[in-house]
Amino acid sequence: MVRAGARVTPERARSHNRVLVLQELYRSEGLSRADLARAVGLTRVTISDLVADLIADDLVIELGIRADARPGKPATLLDINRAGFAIVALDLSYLNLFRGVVTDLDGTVLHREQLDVTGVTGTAAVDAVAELLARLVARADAPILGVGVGSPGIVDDAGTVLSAPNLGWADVPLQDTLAERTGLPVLVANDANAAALAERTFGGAEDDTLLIRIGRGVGSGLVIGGRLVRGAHSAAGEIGHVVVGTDGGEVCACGKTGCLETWLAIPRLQARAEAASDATAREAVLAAAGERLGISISPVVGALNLGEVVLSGPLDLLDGTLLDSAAETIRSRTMADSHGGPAVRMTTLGRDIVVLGAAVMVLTGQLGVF
Amino acid sequence: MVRAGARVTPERARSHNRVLVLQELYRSEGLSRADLARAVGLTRVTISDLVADLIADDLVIELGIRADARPGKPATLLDINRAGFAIVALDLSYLNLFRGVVTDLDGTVLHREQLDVTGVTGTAAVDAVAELLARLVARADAPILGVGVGSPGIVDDAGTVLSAPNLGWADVPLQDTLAERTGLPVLVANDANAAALAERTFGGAEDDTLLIRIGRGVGSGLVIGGRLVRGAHSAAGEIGHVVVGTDGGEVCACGKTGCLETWLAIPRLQARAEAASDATAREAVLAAAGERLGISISPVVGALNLGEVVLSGPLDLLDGTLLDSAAETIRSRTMADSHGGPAVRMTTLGRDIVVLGAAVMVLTGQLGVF
DNA sequence: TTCGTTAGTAAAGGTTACTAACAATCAAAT
DNA sequence: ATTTGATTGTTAGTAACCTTTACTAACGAA
Repeated sequence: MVRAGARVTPERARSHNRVLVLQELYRSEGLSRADLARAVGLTRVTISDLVADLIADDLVIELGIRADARPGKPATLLDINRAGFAIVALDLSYLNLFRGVVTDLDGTVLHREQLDVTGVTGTAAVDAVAELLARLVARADAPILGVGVGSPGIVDDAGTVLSAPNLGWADVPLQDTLAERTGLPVLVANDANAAALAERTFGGAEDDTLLIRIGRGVGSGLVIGGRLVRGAHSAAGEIGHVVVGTDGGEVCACGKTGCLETWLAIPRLQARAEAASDATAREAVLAAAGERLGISISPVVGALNLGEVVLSGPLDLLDGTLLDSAAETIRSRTMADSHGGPAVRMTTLGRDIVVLGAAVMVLTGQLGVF
Repeated sequence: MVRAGARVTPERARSHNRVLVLQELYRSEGLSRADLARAVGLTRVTISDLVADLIADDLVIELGIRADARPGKPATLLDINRAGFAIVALDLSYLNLFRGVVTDLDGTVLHREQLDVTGVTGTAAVDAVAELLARLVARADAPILGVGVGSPGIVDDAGTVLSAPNLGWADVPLQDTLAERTGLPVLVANDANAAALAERTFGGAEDDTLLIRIGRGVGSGLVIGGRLVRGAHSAAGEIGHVVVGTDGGEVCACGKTGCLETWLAIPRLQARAEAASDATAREAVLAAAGERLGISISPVVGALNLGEVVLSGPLDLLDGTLLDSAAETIRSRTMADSHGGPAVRMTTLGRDIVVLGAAVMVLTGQLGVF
């Protein structure tokens, strides 16, 4: 009920305007001070002053004189110092594997590292994260802006993993631990939530988007009005154990019957697909899974009037029949309004979606960009 | 994709801080300037200055000297001038009836008016709204802060009713029309969305709440992180025509089979309840309806990790069996996590919920309060 | 009475963004 | 070739805002 109503001191106003300048520079490269003034709405004088600050902080660089022939004094083009800082991003959601990357400010992957963590859980798993992180930090060849981590399980605002059964974690203050060990700013969030951020930022998703991650389990991340939804108890997106339909289904590990995971989790889905006698039967398996997904998602699409639903997971199983079936099911079960329902598609970001999302978390948290 | 990144000029900073002061005063009556300084985080000097402005605008009044015996100079208590302004709020969602009220800034209803609109549609219905509004304006005995309207149908950000079949409206710019005719600030939103705002503000709802309105149709309003969700096409909350379950159901006016409305809309529900042979059969009807509601809502509860689900509609049908059945269904179909799922309850605001929500819209839009 | 505390105000100072004015630079018209 | 007009970026001065510092008023407690 308490609203974060922060007072605005002149200093805060300044930093807010600084962020606006960074925002503009981030998304459209090659702007002059005058361009920024027009885009942001501040005067050229003020923009010059802000840009001087940003250049002093090495966050912005001058690219040189604009080439095109226009009347008037030629503009000095600016850009964010995209190569001047590095971001370290980790993805802890793989089976028996931690993956991590170093990116520049554009999310371009510069280095990759991974660490086998078969059988590693609890504090040993935390140590493994720290080790992978240390390796990546060592490989970064620019000052590190921050560290982003996409973790399975339920993660609260403070980056504490409240629950991640596969890693044997409960109330693990991962963000604080890593920040303390590295001395760097660290941000930890749920992997599917991070993926949703990546899709919005790098995948061209709309401002009201649901991203569904299908792997060992089924999770999702939700961006509403351009902002990530965290939920009343930090558990937004946990749709894997919502029961689908009214006609039974398989028994789930959680004890219920007909959970979304029993229909869609990759191990089960793969097993059913492989058990199919022929191609037609295989298609039927996938279509049924897509239909279940559509049934489960339809109320969410309706209630939130989502513009886009994006799937992330193995293409060989998800793309095609399953995706089409899900899209068709959503269309047929929600208001087929003038817009023809939400776009339903696969992510274009592939396996890097979580690390990219973790990078976005750093960009947002440290620079205010996006 | 475009973020509303408004630059912060000193003037804007000032008005933001003004709003913070109003916020504090609004929710905890009987604060001194020094109290405000502590609460808001600005210095006593600045607060005094802001308060002087607000007093000059007649928005804040001095109540007198604080009574309690403490060392030091006694405090001068302040309050929002709650009786100094009136809000006019309309509810267009009744069958054949427009209702409206005049409230003070606390949402206390001072006057009521209503207008029979049986058979009135299209521009005549707009005229009827204007007439009801004029009557209420005439009865207000304080300057009118603004006008809020809760309308059925799909309403966009600009207060244009994109579609309201029962009133024969399509693309009706109700907000602009009323603003032009009255010269007052007018805000129009969907009735269920307004109701959700009322529940959050006056009903003590959490920051992640779903409000479901069951009447002629079924609609909902969604508050996420304390903010109303509008949706990609302004149609958030339209859950009435989402198909429930996988086992058929009645045919709906929309052409689909098994829509939530076919299970829950009051006319149908009442008919089924009255057709019940005895009390047990009646209970079964209500329990089945509640179960359908729960089935439909469960994915939304899971995806958003909602803290609270609130029902608004006729108590005789909804409260009791139906409500309990819905709550139990949600519990059994979602992650029964440590929190035991969301609270499921009836609204405490009764029939005024929509007008109160419309009043909240004015408070928010004009004063920035809430 | 004296001391310490709290509320509110006054004056001065620093930060911020704005307006006005100007130099630099170039295209296009004359 | 020169003038005109447009555009960029900077300098100088101003207004608005919040803060720090210092003050008075008012009160309880020792």
